[in-house]
Amino acid sequence: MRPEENRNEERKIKKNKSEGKKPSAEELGSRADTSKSKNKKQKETGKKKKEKSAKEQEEPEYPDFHSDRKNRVKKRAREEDPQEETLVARRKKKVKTETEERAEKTKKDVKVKKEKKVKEEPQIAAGGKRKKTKEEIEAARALKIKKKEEEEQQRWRWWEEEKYEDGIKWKFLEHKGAYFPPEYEPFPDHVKFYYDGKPMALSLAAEEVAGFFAHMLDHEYTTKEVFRNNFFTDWRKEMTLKERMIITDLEKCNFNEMFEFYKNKMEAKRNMSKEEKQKIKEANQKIVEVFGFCLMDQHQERIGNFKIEPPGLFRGRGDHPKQGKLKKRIQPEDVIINCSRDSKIPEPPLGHKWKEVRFDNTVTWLASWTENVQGSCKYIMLNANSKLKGEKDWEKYEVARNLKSRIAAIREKYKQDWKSKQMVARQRAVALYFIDKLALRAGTEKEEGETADTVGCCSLRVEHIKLYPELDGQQHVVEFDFLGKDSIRYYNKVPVKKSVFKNLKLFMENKQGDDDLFDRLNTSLLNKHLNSLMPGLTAKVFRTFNASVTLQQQLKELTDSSANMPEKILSYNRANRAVAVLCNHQRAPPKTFEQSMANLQSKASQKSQANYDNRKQCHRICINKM
DNA sequence: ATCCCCACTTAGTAAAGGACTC
DNA sequence: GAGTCCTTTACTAAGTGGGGAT
Repeated sequence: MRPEENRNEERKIKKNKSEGKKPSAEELGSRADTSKSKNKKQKETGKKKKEKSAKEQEEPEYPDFHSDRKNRVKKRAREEDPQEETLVARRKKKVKTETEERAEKTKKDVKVKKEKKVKEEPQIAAGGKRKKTKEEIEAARALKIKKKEEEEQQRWRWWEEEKYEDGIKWKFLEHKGAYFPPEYEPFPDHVKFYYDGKPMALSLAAEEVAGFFAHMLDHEYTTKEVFRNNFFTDWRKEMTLKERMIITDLEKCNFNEMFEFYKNKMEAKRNMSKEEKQKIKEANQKIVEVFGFCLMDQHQERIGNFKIEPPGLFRGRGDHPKQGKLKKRIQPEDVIINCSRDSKIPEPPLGHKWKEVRFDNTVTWLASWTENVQGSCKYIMLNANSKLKGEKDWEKYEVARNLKSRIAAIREKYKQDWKSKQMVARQRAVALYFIDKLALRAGTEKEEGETADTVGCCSLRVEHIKLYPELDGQQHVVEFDFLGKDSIRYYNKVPVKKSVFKNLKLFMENKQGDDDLFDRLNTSLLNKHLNSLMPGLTAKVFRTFNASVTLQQQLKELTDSSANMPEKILSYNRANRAVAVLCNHQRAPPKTFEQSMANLQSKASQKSQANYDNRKQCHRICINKM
């Protein structure tokens, strides 16, 4: 919008205000087709019904951040299918019930008691075979602790050293490059691929890619149409002309023998003798010793991911449009090495060359390559215990700590901005309120069609919220329903301030479901504003801050200093769970979940039956004694 | 102002490891 | 000793945010 248009709008608003009218969305500059570039998705979106005005009702200032979601049944969007019933059951089980927690506690108590008993009775423990195992376990545990302590002692105490000048990440860096996955090993001759019922020999390249698919045959991915289509298209590219002429329909492909071969191989691996397993472990250990460490400024640092990602089929999450595409094998010729000029430059694998060797000490990565599916950069970096990661982490929490002293003023400011005459300020203020109150992510814009359709705060669309003037006895309720990072569903019903509610209505006026809710806002604008309020402040800091506050509050609330260790651990886990709820952290239940739960339930019912029988028996004895 | 690239953090999933139980 | 369960680690996809080019 040009400045004079802006002024005109402001005048209009003023005029309306003096006449007692509320500004319309258009007057404030909210039109669906305005400034913000959009990633519109082709989706059926029903027009949202206009909400009726609601009575004034203020929600508590800053309630605990998760209380209204505590008992919410969360679900992942991909679970919205005919199997809903069983999946709901799975989800319910996911959040542990109080009973389970108690069981957990009892179990832990018993465990601690047992351990105590072993310690108190060394003479008994010394004799039998079983006791010896316990001792061995104890010894192993002690060894582990000792090793950790030693590691801790050897640790680079970088925080006691002077910081480097701005932007300089290291002064000396030497490493061994990257570890490349082993070459493709073809299937033995007896393992065949069948096309249209007939065995068909494949070229090496085509066979390798077929193997990737065969490997995943028991995974849900291979049933998804997008995955199958992408795989098939990319697979055909790897085929010889002749193969391509024959193989034209994925439905006619039979990978079962390949799948069985992999399954048997895994099984055989599982059944290996201890010695064989040990051998493999030692071989892996050697690889880690060579490639897993680097020398940085006179300190040995562990590398987080020294292995080049092996080829395979891309496993994008949610409805990723590129799922199933072939992730190609990375060659040394694709890899850029970064190290010190005066270090021993890593050798590329025999007969190969690096793409480039550079000496850039303003970045933290040791090697990088561009991945073919999304065209994004992949890096080899140090692990989380390293100086570089630790320092960054420290800084992150420092910024969050700084926010603590400014949060009151910042909250005050955005509340004032809810009444701003400028649409952009209003949108910014409401978005910030959500980010602060609900720990939403910023919501950076993404290229349409390149990734799954997920959003964060700034990229919320009209279709992602519903307004209820009144719901379940609460007023001004906003219902959020969208897919966030990793296509994890965010579903929440939140009572908001009346002015937020009114603003949302305004933002939604004259818009379609697939229009941006905050059409005047993007993360760049928001972050610029935040930076002006406090140096280093960005949208993501609020998540760190509120997660930390929640953890601290919950720990204080739940922990009793006189409690024993298992009780304290339980409190800690509960506090962490509160943070997980706030941040909408979710994991899919493990594949074995149904069975495990069934086992537990049968055990529980057996136990309660036994208890009942016991009580009956006692009762009888008591009666007899009377 | 917008786009795009780059560097880096965050977080879910799968595999590995290890303790416990029957 | 096998099976199960739980924890830890490895892997890598998916975000955020800065900065330069257009």
